[in-house]
Amino acid sequence: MQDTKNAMLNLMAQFGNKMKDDDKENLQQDDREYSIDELARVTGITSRNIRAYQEKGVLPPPQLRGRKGIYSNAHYSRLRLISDLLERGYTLSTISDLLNALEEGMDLRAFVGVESALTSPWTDETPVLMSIKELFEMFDNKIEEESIGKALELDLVRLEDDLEHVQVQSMRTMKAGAELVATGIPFNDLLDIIRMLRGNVERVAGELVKLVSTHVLSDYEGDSLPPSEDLPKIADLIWRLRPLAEMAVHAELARAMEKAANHFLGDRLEAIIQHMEEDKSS
DNA sequence: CTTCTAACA
DNA sequence: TGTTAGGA
Repeated sequence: MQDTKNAMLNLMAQFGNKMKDDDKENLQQDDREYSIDELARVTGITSRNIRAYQEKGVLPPPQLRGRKGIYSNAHYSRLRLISDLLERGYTLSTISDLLNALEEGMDLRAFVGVESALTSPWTDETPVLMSIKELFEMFDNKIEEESIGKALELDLVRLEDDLEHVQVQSMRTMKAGAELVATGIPFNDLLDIIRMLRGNVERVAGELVKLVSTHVLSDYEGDSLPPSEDLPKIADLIWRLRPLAEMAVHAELARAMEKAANHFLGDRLEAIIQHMEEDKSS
């Protein structure tokens, strides 16, 4: 537990330093003004595209001086973010969604939504459509009535309009569940476990987001509120952080499982030994 | 000479 | 996205 936590903090610090370097560059040109041509030159983006981004709404319009557009380093850093995301395969409309979600406040749900909407290299899991009858058969008809509502609440399955079919959000999870049910574990109990798990994972995710935010913000002296122009940076950090979080959760879960298993087996052994001794004395 | 818009490829 | 035309 402690190791992983420290590893996370280290990585977090690395990201923090990287941000500092970026900011140093920016500080040199803190309140610098750019013409569209200068901006195009330093970002490597053609002026044509800079204007195109404005029309698409991903880049704020410049301050107008006469008929001239005056760009700031806020534009500069946003352009860098845009081209960065573009290179990673995001479409302009995805970027637009992400940016808009950010302006409305840093809500984790917004990230998840945008994330799974278009860039789904994350979850190779495509929802599978199956009839309710098939679902029941999959679990050998061992699904309790009350469990259905619970599964819907947990968004494990979504009911189709025809009321005959469901979308299984994660076939993998469902199959794993079916195997456990086949060994005699009540489906309803599994749902309870998933519910508990989800609550904790969301708590951890929230903490991670908070951690990143405070690290980034601490570079900006005042521990007040997020500078809105830096929200894209924060978002990008969180975005990069996700695989790390997944690995950490993975590792922690493995450890916890092993520990629990050992405890369980240990108890069993104790009991068995006691029985043997009782048998001996009797 | 730079910047902007619109339109077409 | 690149290019061009025409105007401020």
